Amino acid sequence: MTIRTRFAPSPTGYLHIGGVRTALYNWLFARKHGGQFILRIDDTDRQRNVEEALRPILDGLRWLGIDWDEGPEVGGPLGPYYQSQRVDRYRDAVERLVASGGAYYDYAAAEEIQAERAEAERQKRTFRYSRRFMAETVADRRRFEAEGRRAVVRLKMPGEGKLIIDDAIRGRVEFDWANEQDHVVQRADGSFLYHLANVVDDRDFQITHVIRAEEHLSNTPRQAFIIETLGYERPAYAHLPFVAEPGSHTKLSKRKLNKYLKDRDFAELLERGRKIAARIGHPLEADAFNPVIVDFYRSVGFLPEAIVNYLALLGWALDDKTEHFSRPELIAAFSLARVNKAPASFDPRKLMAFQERHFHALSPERKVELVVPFLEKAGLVQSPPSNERKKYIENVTAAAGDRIKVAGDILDSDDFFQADDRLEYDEKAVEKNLGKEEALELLTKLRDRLATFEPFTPDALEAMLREFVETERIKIGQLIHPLRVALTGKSIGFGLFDTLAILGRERCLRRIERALAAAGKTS
RNA sequence: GCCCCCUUCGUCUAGUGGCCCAGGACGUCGGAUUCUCAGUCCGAAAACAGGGGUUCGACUCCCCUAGGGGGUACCA
Repeated sequence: MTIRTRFAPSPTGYLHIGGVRTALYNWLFARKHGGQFILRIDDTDRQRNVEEALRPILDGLRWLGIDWDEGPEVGGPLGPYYQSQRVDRYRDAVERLVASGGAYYDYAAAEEIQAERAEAERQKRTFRYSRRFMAETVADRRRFEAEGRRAVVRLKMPGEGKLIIDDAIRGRVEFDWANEQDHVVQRADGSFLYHLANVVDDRDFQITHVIRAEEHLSNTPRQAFIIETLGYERPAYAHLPFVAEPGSHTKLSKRKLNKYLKDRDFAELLERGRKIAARIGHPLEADAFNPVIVDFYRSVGFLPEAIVNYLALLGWALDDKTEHFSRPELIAAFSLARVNKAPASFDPRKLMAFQERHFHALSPERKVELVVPFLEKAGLVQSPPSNERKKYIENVTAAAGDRIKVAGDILDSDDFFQADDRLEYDEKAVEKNLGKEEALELLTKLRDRLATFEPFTPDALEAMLREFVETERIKIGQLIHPLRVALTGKSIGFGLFDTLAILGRERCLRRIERALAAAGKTS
């Protein structure tokens, strides 16, 4: 039998990091076993704007390389893949449920159920519906309806015995049927509830392995009951622990951004993103721009393979040492048996570490490709850049080296892309490094040397500068720092000899000239 | 309340009765390198929730307690 797994997002407009992990594990499991991964849309509640609300989710999954064999946009033989279009199937199932005695029409009003529940609570006993308004015959139905009552359809749970689930992650889990309620499967308005739809769809789509979040573990009995009553075969189950908040075991939620901001690492991550987003005109509204949402990472230049690698290890491990996985390695190594039972908390710092590792391993050409869109959006290079310009970008990127951790970090080196006469100077840096008369004198002397020095390469420039400071009887730092500020406007940046060489003689001279003039004016 | 699940360094984890006075990674702290920053290198601190069993021997098996999480909806 071919293995088939599924992920069933609701069209909320966001792809949650926890959801991604669930999708990823489903995907990995299917790929590992040469099976299929199906995407089904859980839109029972929303009729409007489904496409729009789905867009970020589909885009996010594709960006991460989690592709689906059947589902929206790709179709498939077992469609439709939207629950809102499958109500006939649900109606059918409910009819069969009732016909087989596994479910009944119930005419109790919501308040009447509520009252029974309250009474049970008062008596400190487990609530079970009395079935007082259960209609067993057509005559019953007519009578209740004559009273103006409307029916829901409830499951007629066994009430005794045990259900045993053999969960791929948790092992054997037992439930007492006596603890299970007569859950509603069809509302008074005729619409269907999730558990019913879920079971029917899993069956229709021939899902063999249900891999989902642990919040569904307690719901499994009622689904198992429907499955059994309908005569379906029960799929294998694997209940994944939550992705939890940083430093806690509570489920990660996109709504608690303010709380997470108290976590230093989380705040730093968001800050890094905001800095980049502001430069490229990406909307910053808190809702979508949030490290709990995948879109955040895409928009600031994270690598999908880094996110996937990190998420794969968040709750799963191959052994005691392997951390870095390419996608094929991940597929080969993955197994449900090695998924952890306990919730794993999301660690922004560690995510960053994976990102750095993957990014640094990239070829120079690839880095340029990734970095260019950010320069374009920030208006620092023309779109598309010329080949010559690309070469220049590559030089800057190479010199920046490990300082670029996500593609958007290229904007920290904006000084290399600004026109010489438009370069902005950091006030403090100028004050500190270009405030003294000696510094200006040194720069003046150096400018004259630079004007004719050949060749203008990092090594040659370094030799020249070292010799220069020796004759001036100063430490190299005394020259380098003022020079850096003059050239880049900043006190931090990458290797100074690289900086000189990348900018080239003309631009260096112009920038030094301009800095001297500016410093002279202010002092 | 009832039911279910979970519990190894701050975090992610390895560990399936002796290889563990518990290993790796991120982070932290020290030190080295250096023109700033980033990095790199070296080193250190840091955990089996608690209590009972079982066993010659428990991180590993059983029970209890505590803590955390989930479910208990005409939500998904």
